[in-house]
Formats: sequence, C-alpha cells, structure tokens
Amino acid sequence: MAKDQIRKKTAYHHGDLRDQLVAAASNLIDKHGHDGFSMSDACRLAGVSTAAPYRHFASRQALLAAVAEQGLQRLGEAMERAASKHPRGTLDSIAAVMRTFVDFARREPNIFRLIYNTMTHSGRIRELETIGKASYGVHLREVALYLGEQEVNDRVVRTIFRLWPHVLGLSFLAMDSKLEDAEFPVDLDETIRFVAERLLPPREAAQKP
Amino acid sequence: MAKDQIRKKTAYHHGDLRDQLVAAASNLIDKHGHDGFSMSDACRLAGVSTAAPYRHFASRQALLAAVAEQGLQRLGEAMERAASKHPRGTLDSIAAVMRTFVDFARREPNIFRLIYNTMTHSGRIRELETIGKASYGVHLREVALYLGEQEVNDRVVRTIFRLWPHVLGLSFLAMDSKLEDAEFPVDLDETIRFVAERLLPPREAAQKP
DNA sequence: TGTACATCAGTGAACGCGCGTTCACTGATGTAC
DNA sequence: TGTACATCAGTGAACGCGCGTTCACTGATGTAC
Repeated sequence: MAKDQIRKKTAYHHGDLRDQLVAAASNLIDKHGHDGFSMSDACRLAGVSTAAPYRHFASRQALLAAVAEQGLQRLGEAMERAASKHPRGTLDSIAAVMRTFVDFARREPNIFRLIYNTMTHSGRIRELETIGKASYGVHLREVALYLGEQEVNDRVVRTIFRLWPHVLGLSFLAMDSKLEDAEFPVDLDETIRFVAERLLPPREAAQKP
Repeated sequence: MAKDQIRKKTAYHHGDLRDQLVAAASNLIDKHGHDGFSMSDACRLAGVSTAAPYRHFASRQALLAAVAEQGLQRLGEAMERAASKHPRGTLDSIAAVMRTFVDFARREPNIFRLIYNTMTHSGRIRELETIGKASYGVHLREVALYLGEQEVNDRVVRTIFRLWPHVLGLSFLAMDSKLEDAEFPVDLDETIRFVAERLLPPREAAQKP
C-alpha cells in the first residue's frame, strides 16, 4: 500500500508506462492467450486510462509486437546461456540449445505462440526479425562449429533443417502438454540426445581436415 | 445462371444447408484464416440469412468444429491412401504417410491450423478426437508393423515420438512456406527419408523373431 | 384425391456487447531569462 | 530564485463498428384421415 502510494504520487508522469504496459500485456497473454487479450484489460492492469497506450504504441498490434520482441529476446538469451555452459560446437552444446528452446515453449506456451504468430503472420516487423535472427543464430553457430565450417553455408543449413523441425515439433507438443500427458511420457533429454546423435554426422567425420 | 435458377427454385428448404455452410466456411477459412472468418461472411457466401445457421449449428464454434472435422477426415483418408500404395509397415509406407501429412499442411495451411487449434484449445470435441485417432492411427499402425509389434505398446510410442515431432515441425514450416522460401530450399522427400532411416531401427533388427 | 394441421427450415430486423481508437482536455514537468 | 511558457503524458468520455445471437415471423413440406 505504501508502495502504491509512492507510485501514485509520481504516477501521472511515471515515465515507464511503456514498460509497464508491455509487462501487463505479457502477463495477460501468458494467462489467457493472445486471443483473450484486450487493450482495455492491459490498461486496467496497468492502472491507466484506455487512451494512454496510444502515446507509446500506434495500435494494439504494435503492443503485441513489443511483447513478442521482449519474449524473443529472453528466449535468445536463454539459448546463449545454455550454449555457453558447454564446449562450443559439440553435441552437448547443440542439445542444450535445442532443449532450451523446447523448455521455453513449455514454460510460456502463450508467449511462444504469440512470437510464432507474430513472426509468421504479421508482415515484416524489422525489430522482431533482427532479434529472431540473433537467437536462431545461436543454433546456426553451434552447428556450423560442430561441422567445422567457417560460415553458414549449404551444408550447415541442410543439417539445421534436419534438426530444426524436430525442435519445433517438440516445442509444439510441449506447448500443449502433449509430452507429459502422453500415455507413455516422453523423456525430453533422451529424445533430443537421441535425435541429435542420429541426425548429425559423427564429429570426426563432420570436422573438415 | 440456369443452375442458380434451379437452386433458387428449390432453395427455401434445400435440405443441404448444413453441408453448404461447412463448405462456405471451409472456403473462407482456407482463404483468410480462421480469424478472418465470420458467421456473417459464411451466410453471405451460402446466400442465406444470418439466422439460418442456427438451425444446424449451436454456435460459430460448432461450425468451425465441423469444418475441422471434415478437414481431418480428408487428411486421414489421404494418409490411408498414401500408405496403401506401399507394402505395409515399411520405410516406404511410413515415409509416404509422413509426406502426406506435411503436404496437407502446405496445401491447406489455414485448415491445418484450424484443425490443430480446435483439437488443442477447444476442450474435448468427441467427434474430432475420434477422427483424429483414426488418422493418427494410420501412422501408429505402420510403425507398429515395421517394428513387428502386434499392438501399440511402449516401444511403438517411443519410436513414434522420435518421428512425429519431425513431421509436425516440417508441417509448421511448410504451412508458413518456410521450406520453399529458405535460402537453401529443402527437398522434402529427401529430408523425410533421411530422418526416417536414421530414427527408425534397421528393419532386420526391428522385427522380433 | 383433397383438406387440415403440425412441423420444419428459412427470413429479416434488431439486440447488446466489447472492442480499438479518437477527441478535446488538463495536470505535471522542463527550460529560458 | 522566481516567473512565463512550451511541451509532454496522462484523463475520461464518446465513437462507430462488426460481430454472434435471438426473436417473432412465414413460406414450404409431410402426414393423417
């Protein structure tokens, strides 16, 4: 209450309404999905009139995009963190990156869905694409290193496209709790490991002389 | 025009409005996605007043479910047809089923998405689940046969869960034209073949004595 | 075969709803002299 | 340090919109005698 009071005192121009709106929207979407989200709800939650967001966002769509951006940023950082816990360009680092991606989908299904939908159906949003490339880049880099390639070439992409659908599929299954709820539950780590081992060429062969 | 005339003549009670509405909705969703679909549009397309659907469907959601059912039915039949062109329980039949699934997602992305969303987010819809099990069953059966198992047991499910995420992931990529548009386009058949060969145990080893 | 009546499958107008967005406004803040 | 003024970041009320759905209705069809 005291805190609220203080917030209230400095509230009229608090200067971080933008962030607060993104946070509020993120919360609501996390709980109710992006269909169950409305501008009005976000305003209510941020304690602000319904017109206020339009100082900071051109439209509802723009606010959603900001939420997606922030989520994707978090995902990318998590992937980077996961990779950094292992020697670079190894089965371990690749599996860790894959695992992190799937975990994100499971932990924040609605945000994951929002990111996915925003990236694929809202026309080009430059910021989102930039961040997307950065996080996807972690995976690209690890695989390129594994293969002993200096750049992302045909060979790297072909390899990625054998691994990536699996990660995406697992993510969608995880998102809808299809992994735990299955008749015979799936061990994520084991599955990812198995798949990565089988779909990547053996390391010795992979590394060019 | 003559045809229209005839249709008009018998139109007041034409007896197949239900089917016509499903067809209209299916068309609209195919074109504009299930967000861009409205009851009113479907009525307009079917040439009927906005109240008419409520003779046949309890709600918009029920009409959507019917569209999903019909789509899933088609998908299941296509999978069955694809499997039947090869000896049962072989790499060929399994790859054909996988391919058919991905192709459906590519050919009818919006219907595919509708099916997926309806199945995972609309609570239990018994009819849809039944049809879903039937089509998913084709894949289960082929893999069980491949493994020489008489029933769908732990071993079959574990194997499926190595293959299925890949199919799902490819479908989502295909749905959003990520396969053709990629910098280095993906050969679907080759990818599926590669993955199935690597993720299934070799046939001789797979078949129990 | 003709008539009376019940039922079925549509019509057309209207509804309330919540939404995203806009408007004229006002209170708070920053800046120049 | 104090005052005048411009600008910024909110308010609160209102808007038009299209939607899903409901209502009382009516025309077409099927059935019993």
